[in-house]
Amino acid sequence: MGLENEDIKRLDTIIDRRQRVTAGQHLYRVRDQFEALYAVRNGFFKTYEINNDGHEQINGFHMTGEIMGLDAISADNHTCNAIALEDCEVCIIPFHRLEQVLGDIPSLMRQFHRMMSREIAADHGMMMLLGTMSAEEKLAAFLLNLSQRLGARGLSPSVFRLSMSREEIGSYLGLKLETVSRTFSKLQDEGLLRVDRRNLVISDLAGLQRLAGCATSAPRPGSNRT
Amino acid sequence: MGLENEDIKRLDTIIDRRQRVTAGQHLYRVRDQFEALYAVRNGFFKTYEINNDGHEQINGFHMTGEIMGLDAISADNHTCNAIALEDCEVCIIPFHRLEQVLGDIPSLMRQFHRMMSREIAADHGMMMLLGTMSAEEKLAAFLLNLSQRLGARGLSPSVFRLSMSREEIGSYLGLKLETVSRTFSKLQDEGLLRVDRRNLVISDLAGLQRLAGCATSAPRPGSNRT
DNA sequence: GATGCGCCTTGACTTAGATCAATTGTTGAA
DNA sequence: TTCAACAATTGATCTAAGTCAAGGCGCATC
Repeated sequence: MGLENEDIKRLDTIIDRRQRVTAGQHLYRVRDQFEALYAVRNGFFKTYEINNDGHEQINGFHMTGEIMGLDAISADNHTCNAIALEDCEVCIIPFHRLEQVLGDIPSLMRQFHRMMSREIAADHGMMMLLGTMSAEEKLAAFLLNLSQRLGARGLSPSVFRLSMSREEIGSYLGLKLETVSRTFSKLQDEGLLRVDRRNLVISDLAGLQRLAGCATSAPRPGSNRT
Repeated sequence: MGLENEDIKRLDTIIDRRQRVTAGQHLYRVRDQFEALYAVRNGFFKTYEINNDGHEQINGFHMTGEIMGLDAISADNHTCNAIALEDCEVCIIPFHRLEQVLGDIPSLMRQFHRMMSREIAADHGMMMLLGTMSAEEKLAAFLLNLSQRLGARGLSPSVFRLSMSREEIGSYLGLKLETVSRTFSKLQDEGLLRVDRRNLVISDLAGLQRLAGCATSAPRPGSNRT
């Protein structure tokens, strides 16, 4: 990440605790006091909100190496719920201590700001997806995003298991579970992928990318003209 | 903002320049080198992206006191376009200098992190809006958000002029301009507001809030149960 | 190895919002 | 004062996705 060894040691000193979270268990809930950020060490989380109609909106899925809780800094309490979709382990990063350290290590501060900014840019990409894409485009973009993130972690980008239900995918993409299911079938008929329950094989990556309308493989922003 | 006088002076030293932007002019564009954040001093901006289908998605509208450019920190160049909807003036905040100062003034660093976090939380609220709300709910939430932000600046929260076209509102809310127009008419028929071209009068704030499904008046997160 | 329960798929039908098209009102330039 | 350009409204139709409903499949439990 562009940090010196000494800095990394310094950073390690504040990450003193880890926590196991078993599948189905909440890591935090809306209105919980904000005290720490959480770095996923392994496993898979979703974060979601419930609006007053009772509608659930999933804000994101979080895998190894990703940080959760950034949205809670402003209000001093959590604005969404985080629940483990598998057995997980997280690093607890007490936020006030992190801020102290950031003041002493400019390169770390810079990294931290980049991370928050990346989250904002990714959310804008998600707004684009929700606001302008068809069901087929949404699902293609979603799968490509998963694929790319898994690939970046040294896992297969083309054969993997979905950790979430059709309903959860739908909640994330602004679709109903039946539509997600139908769209999976459609993409399969078109020969872009194979799906059996939660086991997925991407057989035509380029085709999916064309569908998602992106050279970049994901609901992340970028690569646009003026 | 909870800063000491000395700190404010220090902050002022890095905000050395201002810039006028006339209506219709871009402040920055996608792919421009990221060098500074911009604080709106007065006027009204929109930021938007164009996806590969040519669809425009407006990410946000920005009024006095709000910061633009936070999404650009991560990639070192801008990921969206910012254009003035009226004649505007902005403060230029060179980012590398800001980071230097943040390291010396913990309270300012804290403020900055809160601001980024608030943006993330607001984007999550927007994702909720785009993913789960009907046209009527979306428009009500949008108008309440504007109303609340204007009110916070000492302007009338119930009588104001829209700076953006129906098409721009639609782009922001994931609707077509005709739908926006029809929905305005509907809300007017229901007696919740009066609208004549871009002049708006909110006549039943509570009714709008009920419609938007929020005690809080905005596409901002919060106030949800587990 | 039967039973029950989630999760998923698929079909038939409905609907909110998109699309296409015509019309009006407003502004500003010739 | 007329004309062009543009923004907004409204109507008529179309369609993607939602809703409702009926199975099917895999998995855990007894």
